[in-house]
Amino acid sequence: MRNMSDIIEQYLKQLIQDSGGEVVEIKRAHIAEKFDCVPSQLNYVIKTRFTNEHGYTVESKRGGGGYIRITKVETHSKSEYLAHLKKLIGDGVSEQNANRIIQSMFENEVITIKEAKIINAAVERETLMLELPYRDTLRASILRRVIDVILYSEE
Amino acid sequence: MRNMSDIIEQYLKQLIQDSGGEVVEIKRAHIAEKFDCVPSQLNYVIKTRFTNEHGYTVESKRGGGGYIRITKVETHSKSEYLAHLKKLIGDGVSEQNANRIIQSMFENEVITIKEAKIINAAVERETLMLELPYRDTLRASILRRVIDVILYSEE
DNA sequence: ACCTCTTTTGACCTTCTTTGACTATAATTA
DNA sequence: TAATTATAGTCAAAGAAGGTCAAAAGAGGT
Repeated sequence: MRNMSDIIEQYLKQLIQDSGGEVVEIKRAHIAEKFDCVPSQLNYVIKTRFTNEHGYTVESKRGGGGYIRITKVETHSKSEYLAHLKKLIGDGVSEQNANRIIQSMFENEVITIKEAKIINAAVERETLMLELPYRDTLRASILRRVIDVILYSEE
Repeated sequence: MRNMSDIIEQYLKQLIQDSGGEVVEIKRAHIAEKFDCVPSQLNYVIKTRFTNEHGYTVESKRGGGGYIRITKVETHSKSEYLAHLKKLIGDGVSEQNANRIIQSMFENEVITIKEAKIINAAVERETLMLELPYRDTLRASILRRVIDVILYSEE
């Protein structure tokens, strides 16, 4: 791991695993102290690595006894999970969010690494050769169709 | 060895060998300093000597903790077959021909049935939502990129 | 010499990370 | 209830990589 954000990301994911794989609750300042960084770095890590697209939900509370709770989205039911992703995609999706979604599907073992690479290639900026906002619309269209196929080829 | 680029090329290949023959991860600025050249020379070396066609895959990340990772990929007889398909595709391809090509890859065991379905979904007429001839152009672009990753993602 | 191809350089660009000042909210205490 | 304390959130600037592109320089061939 090369930078603080990556290290903290791994640490949090480990915490989630250690506590049954579903949820973890932290104190922002405590983690910041442990890794000797400013507290707001935790916000950065969460915003870039624990988004909905990544398959996480984050809740928090300020003030005394405050906390940040990261919950891993349930993927027990593949169909619900994939429907959820389709909703996130909607009518347009950035390359960044598309990457997150594809990565999430891989991590949740809905697709293989090779499938992930194929899908990624199909929705890359350079591949789509279109100007915004059409590019994001097209990317969304492709992703939604691909997710449908993944869904129906599971049974 | 006559020039810097050749020297750096050899050096990187040596690094790959030394680390088990598969992959090497470098810091661009570090190598540039070691060989007393500008950082962008590394990009030149990589672009001219570590391309897909040469059998390498290159990934990189910017920002703090950035890196360039060069991975050696074994390419077998598949490469000619896939290059042939890419040629067939050219700058534009109909849905029908795309289907044939995808089918062919499946029959030749270059892709699985699920991968075939995914690729099909990505290049369907309804997915691409574009008028001819742009649709065929886009389909070709997607297919060519996908074939590239299929070719260079074999471990 | 002249032309072409390759290499070398550097100015400028894009992306990702780190940091900190300022803000918002909840709990506790006076 | 008001003030204080304890948390977390936001945002923008600074910092840290790597990427691009085109001009200049070098090497070979005719």
